[in-house]
Amino acid sequence: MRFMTKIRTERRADALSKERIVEAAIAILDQDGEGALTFRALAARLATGSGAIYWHVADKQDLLAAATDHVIAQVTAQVTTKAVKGATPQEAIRALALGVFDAIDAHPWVGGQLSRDPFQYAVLRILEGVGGQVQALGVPQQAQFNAATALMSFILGLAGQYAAGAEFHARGMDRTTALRAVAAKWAQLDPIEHPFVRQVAAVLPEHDDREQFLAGIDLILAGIESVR
Amino acid sequence: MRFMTKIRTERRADALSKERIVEAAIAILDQDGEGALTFRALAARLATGSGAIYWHVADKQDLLAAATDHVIAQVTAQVTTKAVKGATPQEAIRALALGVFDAIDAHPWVGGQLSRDPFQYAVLRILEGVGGQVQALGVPQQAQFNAATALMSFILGLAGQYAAGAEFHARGMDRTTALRAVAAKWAQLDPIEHPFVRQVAAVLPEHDDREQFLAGIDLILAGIESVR
DNA sequence: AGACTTATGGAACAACGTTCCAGTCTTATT
DNA sequence: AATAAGACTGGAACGTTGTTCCATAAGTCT
Repeated sequence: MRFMTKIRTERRADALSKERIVEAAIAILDQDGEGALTFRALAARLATGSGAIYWHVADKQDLLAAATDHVIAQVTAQVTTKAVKGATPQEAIRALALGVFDAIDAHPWVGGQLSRDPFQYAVLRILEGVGGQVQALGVPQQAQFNAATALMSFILGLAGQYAAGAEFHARGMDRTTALRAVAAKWAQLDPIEHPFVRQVAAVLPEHDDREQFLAGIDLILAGIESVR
Repeated sequence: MRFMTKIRTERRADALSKERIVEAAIAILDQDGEGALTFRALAARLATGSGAIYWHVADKQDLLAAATDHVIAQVTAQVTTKAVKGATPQEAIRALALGVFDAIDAHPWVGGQLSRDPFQYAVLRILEGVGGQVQALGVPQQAQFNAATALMSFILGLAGQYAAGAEFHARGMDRTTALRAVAAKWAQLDPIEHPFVRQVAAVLPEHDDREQFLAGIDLILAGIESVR
C-alpha cells in the first residue's frame, strides 16, 4: 500500500504480503469456487484478521484482478516464449487463445473476472499478445484495432459463458450431464418459434468446447485474411 | 409461483405482479444503475415489503433474467418483423446485432446480465435469431453450430465489456472523457513490453463503438462466407 | 359461513465487504 | 540503550445485502 524507500528485511517466515494473499485467494477460488472467496475465509486460511488483509489489498476487486493477472501472466509468458520460434502469426494467435482457454478451464473464476472488467491488466496482456500477432499478419494499421479487439471480444465472450457454465454445474455434476440437462430443456421448446435452438440442443451434449473455441478463432482469422 | 387453473380476476389496480415488478426493476436499473437494484429499493418503489416480491419472483437472478428478457424480447421482435422483407441474411444478422448493441447502450446493465448467464432465455432468443440467419446463409449443417455460437460469443463478449465500461464512468464523466483517462494510462506503459496497446491508446478516445462492433460482426461474417 | 388458497408487508437472520482502532513489531535516530 | 515513528497485525464493529419467516388480510370455493 505504501512505497518503501528502504529495502525490506523479512519479518517472519509467515509474514503477510500481497503475493501470499493472492496465492491463498487462488487456492480458495480453485478449491471451492468463486462464492467461497470471502475476506473471512481468506483471513482464516492465512491465520489472521480481515483488517490485516486490507493493508496489502485495496478491496475485493483489486484482489480478484491480482489473482486473475497471476494466472494470465503465466499463460502469456509461456506462450510468447514458446511460440516465437518459427510459428506463423495464425499459429501464435491460436496458441495464445488456447492458453487462455485452458487457464479458464483450470480456473473457471478467471473467465468471469476477465469478462467483467475489460480494463484490468490481465486483459491488457492478452490484447497486447493478440495485437502483436495481428500486426505480424500484415493487417493494415487502421484495421488492426478492429481485428484485435474483435478477437478479444470473442475470447472474453466465451470466457464469460464458460465460467457461467462451470458455475452452473458446481457440485457433483460433470460438464456432460449438465449440458445434457440444458439440451433436454431446449429440446422441449416450441419447434416453430425455436427451430435452430432445438437443432443445437441435439449437438450440445457431445460437442468439444476446445474445438468450438478454436473454430471461432479460425473463423475470425479467416475473416481477417479475407479483408487483408 | 403456482400454476393457476382458473382465470384470475383482478385484485386491485395496484396489485403486484411479476410484470409490474420487472418494470419497476428496469426503471431503477436504468435510472440509478445496477448497484441500485435492491429488494428494499424495489419494495419502496412498489410501496410494499420485500417479502411480497418473493411471492412473484424466485430470487434476484430470476428478477434480472426477467428484466433482461423483457428488453431483449422487444429487440428480437422488432428486428425479425422489420428485417424479414427483402433483406439478405447478412443484413439481418447486422440488424439483429445492432439491435442488441443499441439495447445495451440504452440499458448498460443488460450487457452485464447477458454475459453472466448464457443459458437464460434472452440469450436463447438471440441465438435463435442468429442461427436462423446462419442457416439462410447456406452454411452446411455441421458448421452452423460453430458459426452461430461464434457470433454469439462475440456479441456477448462486447456486451460485457461495454457494460463494464458504462459502469466505469458512472457519474458525471461521459464516455469520451472516461476513455481518454484510460488511454492516458495506457500511453504511459512500457513501450517495449506493450507497443500495441500504446498504439491502441492513441485511437481509443475518438473511436466509434457502434462502428467497432459492426466491424467485428463483418469480420466474422466474412470468415463464415470464406469457409462456406 | 366457514375452509382453503393466494397474496401481502414487515420483522428477523445470516453473511458479506469494509472500516476502525488498540495494540505490536521493526527500523532509524539520538 | 532509550525513544519516537512508522509499518503491520488481528479482531471487533458497522452498515447493507439477499433471503426466510410468519402473522394476517383478501379473495374463492363448497
